[in-house]
Amino acid sequence: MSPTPSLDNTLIALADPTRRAILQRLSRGEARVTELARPFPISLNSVSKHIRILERARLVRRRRAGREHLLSLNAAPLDEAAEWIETQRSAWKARLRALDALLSAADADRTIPSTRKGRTR
Amino acid sequence: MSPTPSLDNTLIALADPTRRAILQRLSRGEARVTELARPFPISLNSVSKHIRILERARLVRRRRAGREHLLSLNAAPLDEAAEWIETQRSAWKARLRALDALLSAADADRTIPSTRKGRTR
DNA sequence: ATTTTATTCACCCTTTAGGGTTAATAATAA
DNA sequence: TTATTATTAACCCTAAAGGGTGAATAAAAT
Repeated sequence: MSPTPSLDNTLIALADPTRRAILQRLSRGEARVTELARPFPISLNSVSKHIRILERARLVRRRRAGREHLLSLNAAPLDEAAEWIETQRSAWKARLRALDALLSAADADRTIPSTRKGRTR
Repeated sequence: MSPTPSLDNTLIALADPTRRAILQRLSRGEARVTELARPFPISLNSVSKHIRILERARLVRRRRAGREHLLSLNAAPLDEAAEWIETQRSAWKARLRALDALLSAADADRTIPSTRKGRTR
């Protein structure tokens, strides 16, 4: 029902340190589930569930080779997330610049009122 | 227990469409809780809870003026999130370039084996 | 054919998210 | 003082996340 389910799923997937670590590992190359699980103190099963959440977000793809499931990255959803964040960042910065300008103008008004042309009221 | 609780909280906060909409609204200027709640079909109470999650992530700051609670943005956590994502993006892209190079080399090997100096096996 | 290995499935448990309603608090307005 | 307004607090409910265990499946090795 969300207007942006894919962005939702991407950000949800990124919002967990175990899953971010899995992604970092995969950026160094394809890996099997067991390999991905090894560094973590949690069960293989839990890691398998984390992977499912990454797959739901399409950040991770699965390729079966015999009994091994080889996981790899897919960057597209990350690009979408980056785009949303960058859009916001520039909007926020613009807002802060505008505030700054207002404050400077008010300050100038108080210190050197003669610089203003119109009526001072 | 997470190694990066603040990044966790930031991404969790961003992973909901209502909260992202609230942030977008705030990028156009400070607002009260009721104003923020107006566009949404959910109760004021639910919006209040969303705001708490945004505050936990320090994406939103609260200033009380009488009975009104004025909310504004704080960009720092968003910068942190952007940084993590950008680091990953470049790592992923580097990985893809490396794969590409490998594939091209293998391809060249097959089509014009004479270009390779060493033993061909 | 049997065993070992890789992975998921089907459960259980606890915490949190996201929604709701009704009460409490705090400040302004009448 | 008494309403009215702005907001949170204290609950309830349901679904999902994140953890676990033990069984099932599927492929490989013996």
